[in-house]
Formats: sequence, structure tokens, C-alpha cells
Amino acid sequence: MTSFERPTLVRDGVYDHLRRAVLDGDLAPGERLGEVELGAQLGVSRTPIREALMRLTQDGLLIAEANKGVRVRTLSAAEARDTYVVREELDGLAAALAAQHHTPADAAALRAALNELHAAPGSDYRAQTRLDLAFHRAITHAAHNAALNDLNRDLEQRVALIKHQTRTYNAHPQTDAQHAALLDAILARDHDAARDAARTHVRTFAALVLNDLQPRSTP
Amino acid sequence: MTSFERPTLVRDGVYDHLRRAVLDGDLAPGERLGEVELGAQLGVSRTPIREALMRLTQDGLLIAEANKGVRVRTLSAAEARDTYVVREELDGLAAALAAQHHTPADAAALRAALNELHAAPGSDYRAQTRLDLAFHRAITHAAHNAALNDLNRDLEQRVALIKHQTRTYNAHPQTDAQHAALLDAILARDHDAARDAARTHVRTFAALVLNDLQPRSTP
DNA sequence: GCGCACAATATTGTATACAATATCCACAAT
DNA sequence: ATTGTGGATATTGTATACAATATTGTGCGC
Repeated sequence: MTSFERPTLVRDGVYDHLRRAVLDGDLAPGERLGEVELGAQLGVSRTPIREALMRLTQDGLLIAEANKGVRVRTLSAAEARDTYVVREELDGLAAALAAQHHTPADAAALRAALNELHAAPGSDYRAQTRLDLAFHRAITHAAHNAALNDLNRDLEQRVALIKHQTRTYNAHPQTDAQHAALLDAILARDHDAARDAARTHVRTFAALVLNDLQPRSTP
Repeated sequence: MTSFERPTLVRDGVYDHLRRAVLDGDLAPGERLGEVELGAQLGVSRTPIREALMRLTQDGLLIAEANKGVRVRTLSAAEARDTYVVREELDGLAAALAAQHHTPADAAALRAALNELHAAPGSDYRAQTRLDLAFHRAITHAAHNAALNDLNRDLEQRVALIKHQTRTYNAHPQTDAQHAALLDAILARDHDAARDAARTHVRTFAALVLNDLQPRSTP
């Protein structure tokens, strides 16, 4: 929340900055975002701040109440469950399409992403989360489907919000094996196996996260 | 584009107004939207206009170029194909979930929506489109999955844009039968049949639309 | 007649001023 | 003590003013 780069337009800089802050968990779910305060922190007027907040609200990362400002969105346990149901379907589709359409460059990127993820220290929650996301993005990218990529962006954001509410740790005995199986199936161009592997992975992971989320109250 | 109602906030009124205009095809794909012009037409300042345009851009209905304003989005043939691939998956999921989770009220709404659709004059393109959309929305609603509803909203918008580019007519010999089969499967709580029926319907419809889209150039 | 440069114009981007609404604290009435 | 009312304060919502960038058109040179 200190310095920030402007791409060309101030509002885009603010948007990127705040989006990352929410997705990285620097802004906690439920936290209120005041326009004047943000403007002072980033050294810009309220106008680009407002426009960035508007976009983030439309993304579903923030919740706006009329005349009451915006807050970082919190998802109920039910919404979290719903999200993983959809994610299972869409991740499965992404894996199947990636198996069918991936290029040699995609294959290299997928291998690299998984290697990075395996190399990350198991104790580093943020790095783990970031690299896991990168791996899944590589799969979606390899699917070469623009609509899927757009929708997946929304889902990624929801999952990030859920994770920050639960602080569920990524590591799991089966995670590495599942990732490997998924990658193998994609590279082998076996779209059915890839779809199954992706769906299984989402299911196990969802069970983990939802188990953590369940005990808490659902505001 | 003449009168418009304001819910409470001006920007929300502008947003709803413009969104409907784009989705109804009153604003043609590719058409440029000037801020001062819109402000004059709707009788408000540029600020709420800008904020509405920002949100619509984030929705994917408009395309913004820096310092060059926004235009109604046009989708390439490839993007249209991609959209229907995803829609097939998500409509299938929605139908399956609706079959599992629909309430008596949902069932009544589904029946009513389909009846309305059947009753609409086959020559009324706009009514046909609107009621078809309402039927599909009823299904998604009956699925009782918030995440799916949100994502479906994005897909609906894309499909609306595609349709306005092609002006494909909704009517098709198989459409009525497919709708009926889909509804029957949902009401019978047969989620596999419902999923298949939805996917089949999307496929036949996609083929129709894409066939119309293909001849045209892809800007 | 064609093309480039440059100015005139228009439009978007940002900042600020003003209005409307909500929040919060003090204080009184029960 | 608690609750309700009122005003003071703060924050959002809208309008407008100013700055920066793009577009357009005109004139000059070739």
C-alpha cells in the first residue's frame, strides 16, 4: 500500500494496485476502503480512485452500498461451495481443451510452472498460492479459449477471496501427485483423463478449504 | 434512448439504461459512445456517465481505448465459437443442478417461462430473444448456485452481442422440442438427461449462429 | 494533385468544488 | 441505565473546471 506504478492512465495504476492488494490479502475481507484515504495514500485525486473501485466492484472483489462506500467482499460458506462446484466444471473443461489444443510453447510453460511450484518452499503460503495460481493459469491459457479465460479470471478472484478468509494452507499429501497426473494427461493429449484429473484436484482442494470455512459463521 | 428511470443513484440508472440499450441492440456493435453526447441525452453530468461506461467495460460489453473513448464490443467469429463452447458446459451444469435442486416455485416459473416463449409470435425477433433469455435464466436461477448465476450473466451478455452481430433468427424446427425435453428432464429430476438436453440445445443453436457469423469478416 | 506539418478543435483524463446522505456523539427524556 | 432525538461531522454522489491527448482540417511546399 505504499508505492505504485502507473501504466499510462492513473486509474489503471490504481486498479492494478488495489486488485493485487485484495488478491494478495493485503486488504482483509470486510475491510472498508475510503476514497479520500486511498487518494491520500496513492497521491491522486478521488476521481481515478472511484473509477478503480467501480471496476473492482464489477469484478466482484468489492461490495458497494449506496452512500456507504465499498468493502472487500466476504463470501459465505454457501457461496464458497457454489464457487467450487462451478470451478470443478470449468477447470475440467480447461484441462480438456488444453489437452486438445496446447502448443509446444504451452507445454514448456506448463512444465516450467509446475517445476516452480514444486520448488517453492512448502512453508511460504503466499508463494505457494501465487505459483499454484500461475500453474492453473497456464492450463487455462493453453486451452486457447478467450471466453473461458475471461470467466476463469472471475473464478480465480473468488477463490482468492475464499482462501484469504480461511487461510487454508495449500500443501496436501495428494496435491503434488494430482498436479503431476494432470500435467501428464494434458501433455499426452488425453482430454478425458485431463478433465478427470482437474476435477478430482478441485474436489479434494475444495473439501480442504470448505472444511476450514465451515466452522466460522456465515455473515 | 429517450427517457430513463433512476433507481436511487444516477449512475445506476445510466448503467441500467445503457446496458439494456446494448443488450437489446439499440446500440450497434462497434458504435462509439461519447460522454458529453450521452450526458446531454440523459440530462446528467459526465461523472455518472463515465462510471457507468467503466462498469459496462468491465462487464465486457464495451471496449475502451485510452484517450479514445469506448465502443460497443464486437466479437470475432473465434470469440463467438469459444463462447458457445463454454456455454455448452455451463448451461449443462445449470440444467443438471436445476434438476437436482429446483423447488416447486422454480418448477412453476420454468413452466410459465416456457409457455410464454411458445406463445410468442415467431416473427417477433426481439420478443423471441427476450423470452428465450428469460427461460434460460429461470433454469440458472433454479440451480441455486450464486457463482453460476454470476458467470452466466457474463455469458448471456456475450451471446446477446453475438446475436446482434448476426441477427440470427431464434426459430428453428428443433427448438421447441429441445426446450420441452429440457424442461421435462429438469422436472423429472433427471440431472443427466437435463445436462444432455441443455448441451444439445446449445450445440444446435451455436451451429446456427456460427454459420451466420462465419461469412462475415473478423475485424 | 499529393503529402506532410502544424494549428484548431474536440474528447478524454484528472482534479476540485458543491450537494446529499449517512454516521456518530452528546444529551435529554423515560 | 437505556433509548431516542438532534445536530455536528464525515463520506459518498454529482457537477464542473482544467489539463492532456487524439482527431481533423487547412495550408504550404513539392
